[in-house]
Amino acid sequence: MSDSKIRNMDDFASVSGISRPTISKYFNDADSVRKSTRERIEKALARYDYQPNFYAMNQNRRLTKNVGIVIPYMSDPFFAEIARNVENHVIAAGFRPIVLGSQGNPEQEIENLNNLRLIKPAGVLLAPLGRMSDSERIAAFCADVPTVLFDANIENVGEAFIGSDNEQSIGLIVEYLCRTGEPPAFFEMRKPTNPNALKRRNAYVRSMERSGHKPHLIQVEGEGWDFEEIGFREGSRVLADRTLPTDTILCSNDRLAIGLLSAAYQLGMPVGLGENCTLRIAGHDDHPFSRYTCPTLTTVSQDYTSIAKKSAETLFSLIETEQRAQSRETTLFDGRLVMRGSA
Amino acid sequence: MSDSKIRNMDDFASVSGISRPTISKYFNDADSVRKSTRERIEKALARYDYQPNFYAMNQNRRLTKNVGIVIPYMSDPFFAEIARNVENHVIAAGFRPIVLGSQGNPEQEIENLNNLRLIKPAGVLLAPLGRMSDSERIAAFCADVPTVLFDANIENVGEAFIGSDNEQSIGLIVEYLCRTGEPPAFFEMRKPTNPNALKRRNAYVRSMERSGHKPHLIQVEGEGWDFEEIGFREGSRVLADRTLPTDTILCSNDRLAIGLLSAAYQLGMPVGLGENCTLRIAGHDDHPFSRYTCPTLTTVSQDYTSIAKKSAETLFSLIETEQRAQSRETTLFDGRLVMRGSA
DNA sequence: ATCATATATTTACGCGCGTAAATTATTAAT
DNA sequence: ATTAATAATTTACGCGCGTAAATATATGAT
Repeated sequence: MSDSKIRNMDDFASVSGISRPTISKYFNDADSVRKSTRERIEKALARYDYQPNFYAMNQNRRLTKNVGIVIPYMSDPFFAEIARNVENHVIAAGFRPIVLGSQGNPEQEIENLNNLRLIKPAGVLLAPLGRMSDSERIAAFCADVPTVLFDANIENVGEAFIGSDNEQSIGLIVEYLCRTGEPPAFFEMRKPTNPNALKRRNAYVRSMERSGHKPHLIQVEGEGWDFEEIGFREGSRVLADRTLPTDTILCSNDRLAIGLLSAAYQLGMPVGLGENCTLRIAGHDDHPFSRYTCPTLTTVSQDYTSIAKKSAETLFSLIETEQRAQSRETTLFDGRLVMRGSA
Repeated sequence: MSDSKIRNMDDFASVSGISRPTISKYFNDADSVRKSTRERIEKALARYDYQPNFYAMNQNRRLTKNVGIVIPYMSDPFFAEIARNVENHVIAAGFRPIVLGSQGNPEQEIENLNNLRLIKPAGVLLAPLGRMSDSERIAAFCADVPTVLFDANIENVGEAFIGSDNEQSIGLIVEYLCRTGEPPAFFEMRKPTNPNALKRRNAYVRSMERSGHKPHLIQVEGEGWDFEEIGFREGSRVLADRTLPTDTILCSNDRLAIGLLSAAYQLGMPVGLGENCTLRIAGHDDHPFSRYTCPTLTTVSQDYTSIAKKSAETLFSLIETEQRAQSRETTLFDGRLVMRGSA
């Protein structure tokens, strides 16, 4: 076990007795070298745990196996979950995923794309910040790198968009709420920071009108990504006012709902379907946490799995055909009602 | 505005009329060039938005301004928060932070360190997975790169350790609980995955014995990082059994407590300090979410700020002196009791 | 054994940048 | 104006790897 430090591919070529270009070829595609050669390389690999320098690799390469995945917020469990899903597809297809979070910051989002450029990705899966995004620079990026948008759309940017059908999913829960009790008011931020908020607002309004009810928007103040805090603070105020025309509140997303549930609890307003309950609260997204709220949160889950799968597959076919999409396709998946305790 | 694409430093040197080595020097330290030169460069920079290739930069460099930050789990809000704190200090000191999460996976943790190696970091701030960590390979890394451990200790690895005094913080809350009601049982995973769990268990036992009470450990099954789910599932079982010798439960961390609170709620067992409450539940860490549980979670907060600051400063002084620490220092900060509604 | 074919090696250059040494230009002080 | 100090430029090489072309070797079929 002569473990003299292997510092680069040249060193490894020496100890394995094979030329560097062949080693390079092996790492690019293990099956592109003769079987006997491959075995010799792998035997050497087992003794000296050499690994090519990832960044040097990408420096002078035509095609790479790198796929960038960019999400709006790393520590939001909703995005973390969908990113994990996408990542698995990318790995399964033999690509190397690089996941980056934009921390709610449009500049960070552009910086992420610029950083991805440096490793010459074969393609990128981008869940943009949405309205806040610097769509011009994102479009410029998409012109150079095959990019598929998911979760949030930016019109005419990227080769395709895959997301949820907010019209359907909001319609679903509005219909459910109307059918089982009073029609819901819609709780949201006046100037929402998260991507699909405006779509959901409009979907709510239309859905209410369709079933002959008057929409009621509760638009609260607040900025940034601390949605629970906003839901709690503004929710406390709204609930304490007791000026709501309904006992049912549909929140634009689960994180607002979580804050609102906490507010209701502290005001001693029992939430749920029980006899003594004075309030029903519903959310949207099936946030990982919504299983543990008190009461558990009735919500509508996005079809993570399908969105992740379709996004990845769309990108792969773009990469394989090595050409841009003729037309920009939009795919929307249906949400699924998740009935729990809160409504 | 002749925006012919600037592809590299050579191109930028041409359009700015300054030699490439000088440009390189400028990017390395803007004050190292003459003021008039600097202004010419910055004028050109404003017109052509060139930015040096980060990875090529680090390829043949002696010293870099990169500082790696590695945390056990990216999407755990607790770690996300402390990482954000550390990151700010790193930026303020003029370094460039690179944050990586190990996703609870020891191999990923090693891979993160290996990836950091490639960008030749000036130093690394590492919050290790703890017991699960491949401490041998981490030690090997620390031998090459100045590394400061925080949050979780690995004996004799790294130049220093900065964390919380679990003995103190657990003692604090045990004392509080004992003083204000029945002495607590300790709710934890039999084989804990998170770093400080064993320290906390021992601290609990000692603290109970010190105040003359018999410790009672509730050690539940479960693996992985889905603590809320474990807290809920096992908590439901434990609470339904009604075999607890006490009405007070101290959880090893807030995430377990969140699951347990949910279990109690669903079993109709009111938690808190009210007359009709049959249970008190407390946690540890002051998880960002513990403000929104029902009832809000009484816990003990770690001194994020101080830990982040001291960790960063320790690393900076190591980097500046360009030498290893004579002795491995350990700094522990006190926790602070956060009294809320649950206990 | 002979030959065509597949595979490996050699050689040489490129990626985008850091860095060192020698040279030249600029600045500030005399 | 002269000089010494400072800063910029030129030149040249290196980092760790990809890649292409020419050459050499191994393989398998005849």
